[in-house]
Amino acid sequence: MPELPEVETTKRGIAPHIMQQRIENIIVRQNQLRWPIPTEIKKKLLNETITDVERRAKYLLIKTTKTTIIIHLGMSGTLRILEKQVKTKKHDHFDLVFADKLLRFNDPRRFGSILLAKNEELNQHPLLLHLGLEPLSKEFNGQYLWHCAQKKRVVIKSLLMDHHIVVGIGNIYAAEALFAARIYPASAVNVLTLQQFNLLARSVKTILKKAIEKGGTTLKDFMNSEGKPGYFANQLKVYGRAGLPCLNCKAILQSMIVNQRNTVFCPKCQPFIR
DNA sequence: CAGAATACCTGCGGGC
DNA sequence: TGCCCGCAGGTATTCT
Repeated sequence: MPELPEVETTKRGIAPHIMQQRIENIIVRQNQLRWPIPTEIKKKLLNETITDVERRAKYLLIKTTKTTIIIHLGMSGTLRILEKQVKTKKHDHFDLVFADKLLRFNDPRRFGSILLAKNEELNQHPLLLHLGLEPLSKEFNGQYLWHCAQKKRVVIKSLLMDHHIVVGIGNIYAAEALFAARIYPASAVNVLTLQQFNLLARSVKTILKKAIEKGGTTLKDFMNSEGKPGYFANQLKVYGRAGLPCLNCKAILQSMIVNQRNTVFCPKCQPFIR
């Protein structure tokens, strides 16, 4: 589910409800997520006040005076703001309880994670330390991508999804950005021109921004903090449309496996070049 | 060492 | 109806 726009949507949804709120209780129903929820979480966070809510890559960073909660939604995680009396459902693994609301983490596949870091050590946290650029930052541009490509012998879709290089782009937005930039997903990075990298970087930014405006993409189960879907799915031009006509040229969209993942593209708009 | 494959989970749709 | 298979938006870890 969640790529950068979905995590950003979640962040914007929860922040106003939890900022400056004191944590009155913490409930862990299932601590076997991708990594176990730290056993000391209650000791570290009880009665602390939320001072900040940030996003880095696909990680949500919920800060208190001393400790930051690092949350990753994995493939199927959602965070919702709920009234305290709302009954739990299957896969509701974790609650942060405030004065009159609670923040509830639900994650059927349990690929998500909830971890802690001391504020002063946050930047050194192993999960955050080696992350690449934020795609919406000024530093992320065609020149940067081109520069990264010179050291690599991979295909362009892998480069886009490599979070050591640029963060937040998953299978959906990689496919969409490559279509927008008219680049064949399995192109070796060394055959692409600087001009193509420029267009690709611009496409990434445009698509992510639009997706954030629409509240993210809901294919199956993404929900924002109010339990509502995002509306970018109906703007997807290639993802999930294999066998249907290209919205640009009417050629039949094809799919192939790149990096173990299904990848849809237009054979005419994104021609194979070698 | 870079790049590719694997593993971690549950749920769902399709085929039989 | 029900069982089995394959696949799903992520990414650290293990393999080659």
